[in-house]
Amino acid sequence: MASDASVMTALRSVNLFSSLPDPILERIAARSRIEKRPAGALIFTQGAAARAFFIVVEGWVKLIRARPDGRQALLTTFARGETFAEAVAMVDGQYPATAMAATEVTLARIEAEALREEICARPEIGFAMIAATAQHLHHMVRQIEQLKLQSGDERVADFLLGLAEKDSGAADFTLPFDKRVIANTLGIAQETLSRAFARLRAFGVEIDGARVHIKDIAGLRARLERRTA
Amino acid sequence: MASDASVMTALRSVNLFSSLPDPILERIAARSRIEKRPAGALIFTQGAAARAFFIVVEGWVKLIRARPDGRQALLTTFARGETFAEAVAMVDGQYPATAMAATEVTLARIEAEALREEICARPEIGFAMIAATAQHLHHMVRQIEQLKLQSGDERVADFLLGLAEKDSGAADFTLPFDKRVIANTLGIAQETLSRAFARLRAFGVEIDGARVHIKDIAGLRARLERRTA
DNA sequence: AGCCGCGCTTGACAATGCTCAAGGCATAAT
DNA sequence: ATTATGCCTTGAGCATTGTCAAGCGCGGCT
Repeated sequence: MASDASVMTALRSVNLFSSLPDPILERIAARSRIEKRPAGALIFTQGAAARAFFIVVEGWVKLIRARPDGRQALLTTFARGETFAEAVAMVDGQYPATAMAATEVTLARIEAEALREEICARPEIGFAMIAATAQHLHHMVRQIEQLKLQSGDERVADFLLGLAEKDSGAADFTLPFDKRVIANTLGIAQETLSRAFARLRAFGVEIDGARVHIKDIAGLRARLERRTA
Repeated sequence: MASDASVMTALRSVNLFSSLPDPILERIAARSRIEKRPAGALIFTQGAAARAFFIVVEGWVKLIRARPDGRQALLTTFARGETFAEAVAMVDGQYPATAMAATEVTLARIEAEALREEICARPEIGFAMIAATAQHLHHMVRQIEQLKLQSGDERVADFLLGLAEKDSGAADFTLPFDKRVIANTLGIAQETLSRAFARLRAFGVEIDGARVHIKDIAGLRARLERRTA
């Protein structure tokens, strides 16, 4: 397969596999393939049989949960280097949500059956899978906590602080996606997000289009923790 | 250890281990122990080093996530036969939340180190772990979906339907815990829960103390799906 | 240039849910 | 019996958020 080399570099860049020796990676790579999808393409749909999982090589993937009445919630997004659906694929379950390309995206698709064989041969791969899943669980736990006890404004501020990647001082960065998508991620209406941004201006957060400037990260974080204390 | 026999029966009653042959269970049992805790006792606390995971043999366990300001959210509850914290224990991480005995509770405590050795010898145990974790993930996904796009009343109705364990007809059952705890589980104030119960009366749901009577399960469920359709 | 179409903002209003406060109804303690 | 305690309900007012609707600004298209 012509894509073997690119699959290898993809696998190596992933936390999940980074600690594994090359021979094993090669065997996994041989049974995986690189796929490219345009923005908006479905990767898998809620309820479908889970026979493979994926690694984001480039771009962003949205995880969406839909209800019969048409409403939908954005559960998370996955960035370059992250795996998704690994746990459910290993147990041959059904995907509990729909995955969609948020941008044009390059994926490595790994057949569960192939990895299962490798795990039997080398159980440490299994630990790596469990570790990745534990991280996903932790992420969901934090999200539930936020939904249950933070106001919209607080979630927006938290979201921005998470993007800042620094602990203090000032920050400048670009919003990774549409404000509509951000609003869905945070579980609020787009209009509410807009107003939250406006209110945050009073706390040293400037938003101009997709550009964000935070004057004092530590100060903003402190303000968050003081709220209702 | 005198508790070996009871550990064995505990392990056998758990989905996670039910498919494993006795010799393996015995080796796991030998390195586990049964613990009994009074209601309200801490099992582990958020941030502590995760070196073991647990099985609920009898009673209920609450998983709580606390914020520095004192507010806290109830993430889930675990019932007899369920495991918890298995993923994070396997990777020697930190418990992401606090576990507390909701009632008097009997637990099997399993040291991660012991199970890790067993997994290396028998990788299928690892698959069982991944399966359990995938279920927990699925549960969180459903919860996030509900928090993001259902109203309080809808979540209350969903909660009751989940307890009914039937698909149609009428149901009679007892609420498993305090209404205060239920409200926390659903992410609403206790007063809101009380009012939600009152409103549900119009849809054939009677609540008298901890006793619940639903006149028409299928009808209630249909009404839920029709909302905003 | 001029005209969409789209993403975003803003305003007004309604609904939802929270907080504070009071009261009812049990069971436990004195 | 009486009081206290805990759990739950109810009411009133308020804050937050969602919904509907209008309008702005910008890039693409003709």
